[in-house]
Amino acid sequence: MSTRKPTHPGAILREDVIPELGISISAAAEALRISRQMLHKILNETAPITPEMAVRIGKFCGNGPEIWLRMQQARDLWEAQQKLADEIKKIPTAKAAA
Amino acid sequence: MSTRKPTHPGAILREDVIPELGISISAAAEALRISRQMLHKILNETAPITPEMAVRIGKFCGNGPEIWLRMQQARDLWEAQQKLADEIKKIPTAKAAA
DNA sequence: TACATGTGTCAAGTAATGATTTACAGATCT
DNA sequence: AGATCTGTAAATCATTACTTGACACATGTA
Repeated sequence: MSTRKPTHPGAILREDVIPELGISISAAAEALRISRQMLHKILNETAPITPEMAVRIGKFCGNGPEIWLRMQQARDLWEAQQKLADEIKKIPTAKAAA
Repeated sequence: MSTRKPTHPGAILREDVIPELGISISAAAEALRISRQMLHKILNETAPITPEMAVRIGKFCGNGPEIWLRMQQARDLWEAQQKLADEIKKIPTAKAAA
């Protein structure tokens, strides 16, 4: 849990997918049917992969949405755990009555 | 992909966890440190399990946040796929240049 | 040179979401 | 009667996920 922040899916797109395809950001955004600025933020790791984005990217990359969504979820969870680090101490663990 | 909508995590809480613990909704909400209404919506499947909620519930149930988040993610993905069913047809699958 | 294309970035606006508090009516238990 | 729990609804607030429009800068190319 105190490991480093999980990799942002945008990093994979930026470092692997886009270069491999030899495609411009503008063209990729057009293919994904999202705004160029939005894709830019994803590549920049300042926007998350929403379920809808995962569906788009999964189709475009041909490997399905799950992997993209899972990476994002790992991030979101990591961040939530950091944010709630204090709060969580106040939450008891329930015990079954019987 | 055309299976039925994945089970909402709230259903597990409503049908298994809470009954097993023999605890009131109000008491559970208090333990989770969220409003009674919010928990009600979760049990009612009208509110999603956010990453932060998953952390709370995971602590309370003692089994960690992942399972709760994964169930929610399956739902979100299913819904996204339904919503984008038409849109996705317009997105090409990229082919590597080399 | 001039023009097109791509990139980085910012700002404004929109729509939805996650959550809170307050409130009220009905059920049940003591 | 009083206390607690429950189901709902409304008002509010902050944040998020997008969009479009705009501007500056670079680079390639006719």
